[in-house]
Amino acid sequence: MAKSNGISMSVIRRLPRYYRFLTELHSEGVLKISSTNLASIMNVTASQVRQDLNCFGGFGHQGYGYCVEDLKNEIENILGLNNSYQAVLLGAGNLGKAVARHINFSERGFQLTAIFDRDPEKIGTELGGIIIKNDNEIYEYCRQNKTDAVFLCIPKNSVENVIDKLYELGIRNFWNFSHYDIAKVYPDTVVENVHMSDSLMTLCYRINERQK
Amino acid sequence: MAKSNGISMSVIRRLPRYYRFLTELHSEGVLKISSTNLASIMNVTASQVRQDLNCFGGFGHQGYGYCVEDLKNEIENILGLNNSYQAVLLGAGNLGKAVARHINFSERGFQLTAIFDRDPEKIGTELGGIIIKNDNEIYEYCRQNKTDAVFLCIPKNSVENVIDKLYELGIRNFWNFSHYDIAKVYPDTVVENVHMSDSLMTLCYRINERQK
DNA sequence: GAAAATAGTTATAAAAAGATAAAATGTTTT
DNA sequence: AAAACATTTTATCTTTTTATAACTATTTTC
Repeated sequence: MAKSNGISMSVIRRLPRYYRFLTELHSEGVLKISSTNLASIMNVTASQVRQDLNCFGGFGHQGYGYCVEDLKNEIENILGLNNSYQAVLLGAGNLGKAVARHINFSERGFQLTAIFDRDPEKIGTELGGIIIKNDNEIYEYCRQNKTDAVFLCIPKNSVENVIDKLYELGIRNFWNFSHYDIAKVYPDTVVENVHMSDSLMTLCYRINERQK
Repeated sequence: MAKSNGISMSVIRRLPRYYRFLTELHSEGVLKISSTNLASIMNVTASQVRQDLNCFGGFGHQGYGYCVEDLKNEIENILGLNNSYQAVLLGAGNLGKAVARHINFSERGFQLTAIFDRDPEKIGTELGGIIIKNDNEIYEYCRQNKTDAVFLCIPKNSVENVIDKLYELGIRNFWNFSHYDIAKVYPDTVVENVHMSDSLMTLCYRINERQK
């Protein structure tokens, strides 16, 4: 994957991991940490830690290290987790439920404002404090309510059916759990894919290799 | 990430994607495809397609292209999807349910043989054709039944509580949805992580960048 | 049998990771 | 209080890895 405004995606994809460890350190009351220590916690080289962090500015103090709290806050800012992007969830099956219930949206820069499903049994019921709406209402909802992102927890062919209309409505940011390749059809969108079964196939490959 | 027996992980992580597109082409009755065409479908360069595939052997025919069915089968074999690794699922919450119900294990090289949860309400109920067992039975189960992999759909601290015992029982392959860093504690394990919230944070970052 | 198509292979370029040296800070000793 | 020393970042340089492009050889098609 290319870059996102100068910073390579490899670096960006490591940020959440830094953030997780720093949050942990902070909650443990650790005040400062050197690149070497952080590296050993993260299982990477100290060089990489320093270079990664230096992409965004000199957060460290020579001879001292990095202040855990400051660095955590810096990364929080870089990732923009203090945002409250308005997102709607499409699909309240098991995956949608898992997403709605387990993800701490507010600490990840989002606010879940609505959930849509086509199953009449589900419509009107509550999920994560939100009443599930009929999925055919999603367009009208997005028209009337600022919607920064759509979380797609529906199958590939269902995505195919809704994506054009969502795009027309101006939605450009997607968290996509399906195998539908949004970025290929709409190159000007921001798409984060979560392909669980790809990950499982990779696991399969690696188990084979280990057993050779 | 390093390598898995000579082939770089970057290549391996692309294989499931090749596989998906080839399966689709095959089901559409497409007989042959050139690296150029496959590349445009996959949104990569033709060079990369040829180099990726050549890591594993010359599956193509000069002047002709690749036979879709053959190539699909080759990748199936490389990934080892014809295996039937015995796996158990720990955690039957929404995420565990999503995994149990939505993932086609047999087409991904696995067979789900048992599910464990600690919730008395769930124990004894059925999920994906399997009766959920009490989670304290997992060790005995693994002792008596060949278990190639464990799918961890439980929170970080729960993983912390079970991982040592699973490791002691000889289990080395994990599909890990938690933030517990297994590979750091046990470097000789094979761990595929699915970190949904990391993906969401990356989405947040990219939305920020786009809006600048 | 010649032209076109296309994989395989080698070479180049770009990106990422890692190592090193220089500068800055903090700490200890005298 | 000053000096010496240890720590650690920053900045740069080197190596490795990954991706792309260019070239060569083979096959197909007309």
